[in-house]
Amino acid sequence: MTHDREQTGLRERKKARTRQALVAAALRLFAERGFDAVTTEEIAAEADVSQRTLFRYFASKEEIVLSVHDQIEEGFRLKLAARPAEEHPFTAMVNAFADAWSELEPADVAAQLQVLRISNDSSRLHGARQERVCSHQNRLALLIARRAGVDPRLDPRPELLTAAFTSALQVAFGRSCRAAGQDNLLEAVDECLALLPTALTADWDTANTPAHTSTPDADGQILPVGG
Amino acid sequence: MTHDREQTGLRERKKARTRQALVAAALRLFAERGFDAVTTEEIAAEADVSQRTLFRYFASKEEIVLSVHDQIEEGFRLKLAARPAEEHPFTAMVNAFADAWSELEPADVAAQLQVLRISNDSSRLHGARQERVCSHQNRLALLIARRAGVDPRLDPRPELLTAAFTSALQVAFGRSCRAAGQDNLLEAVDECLALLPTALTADWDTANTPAHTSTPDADGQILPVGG
DNA sequence: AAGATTATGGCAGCAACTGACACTTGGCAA
DNA sequence: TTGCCAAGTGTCAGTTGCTGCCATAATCTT
Repeated sequence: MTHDREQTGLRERKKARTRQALVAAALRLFAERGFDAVTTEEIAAEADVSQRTLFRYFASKEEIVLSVHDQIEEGFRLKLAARPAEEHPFTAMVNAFADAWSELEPADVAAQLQVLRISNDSSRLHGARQERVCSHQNRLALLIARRAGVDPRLDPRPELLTAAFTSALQVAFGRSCRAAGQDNLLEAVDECLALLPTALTADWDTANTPAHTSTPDADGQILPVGG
Repeated sequence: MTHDREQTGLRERKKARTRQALVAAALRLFAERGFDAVTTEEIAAEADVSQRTLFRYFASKEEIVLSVHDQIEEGFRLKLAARPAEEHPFTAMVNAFADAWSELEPADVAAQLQVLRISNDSSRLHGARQERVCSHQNRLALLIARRAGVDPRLDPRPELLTAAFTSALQVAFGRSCRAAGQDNLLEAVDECLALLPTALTADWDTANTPAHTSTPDADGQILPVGG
């Protein structure tokens, strides 16, 4: 990712630059006016290419945004595959998530957050993103099944675990976007992943509410999850 | 639902009939040729209305299919609100699901299954459905929060619980559709909902695999969920 | 430098929608 | 019953996402 200048030819460099320009233009315009209020022709004009070229780089308007989202999902799967096999599947996913985000550069982090914000703007885009998350989750399930040595077609638990994990992440993303603060995403994720197992099992409608529920302005981490 | 003939006027009856004809035509055509291969004009022609009229009844092509899906989600929320307050939130949702499906007529059950099958056919439709599921899950979270007496903006557990529950349902739906048999949906749901809590917590990568994992052709219910 | 490969642009066209307008139909009261 | 008003419908034009086709221009190879 650092110096592939001499490896690739001019053609590939140009393509990468065009693609990058399209993504940058799209994200900026979407953030300014919202996903639905920006046409593909405007994005293409902003990146100094024709609309036809835009659709040669991205299969759809949503794809431009989702391509950014794909980066971190792919990184997450790579990190998961690299986690030691002794770890519990859930722990491995929690740590893989932290690994993937920790190696992002600040600009990439900002792009990811912007994608989350933009996704909440349009129901069309949100649906497309959900579908991506779904197929990502399916690939996660295969990784988990292989790691645990079970047949994913007989045992539903890999799918169930990854589905619960992924949806907890979505909850954290949603809450983080809804909150006024901007850089609380990691904390929201930590909190949600820590609460997920107990939310299912414990009798939380009676007494043992989590500590911060009664003290909403606690700013410390609820439970450290990183490795 | 049985005899509202004398309550409503001719105008409303006509509207209901048109709407029903559109849904029936769409489902049939989609099942025959796939969601993407059917145009809205064809659906309109099949229901003897103009394309413009179709879009006065449904906001989008996906909406025609999703309107069927909405019925059961709405029924589910009604049943959940009717469950006794003493039940654990998770148990209440499991029972509400069974309640909602048990009161469906056979034709409605068939329609729901067809919707699931059609949804897997098109990525666009699948994304739209996921988005519906998402907003449904948000409303579920509000119901659960009220039932448990917690503030959903401070306590993420209602969202987490409903997200995990909903995604477990999706897993069950997907597995049921992928399976060769046709009427195993309820069993798949029972199995997934029963396995969900343990999939998160227990060390299932070592020993305690569920009973039917080694005996895939067990046909009994894994765990009764009804009330 | 010439030829092969590949990226790009322009254009026509399809399908999902939408707004505007005219027309028909059902509901309701004089 | 008659007549008026509201509501449903069809037609048409137009926008937008997206694709196939072909000509052109840029890059790579030899």
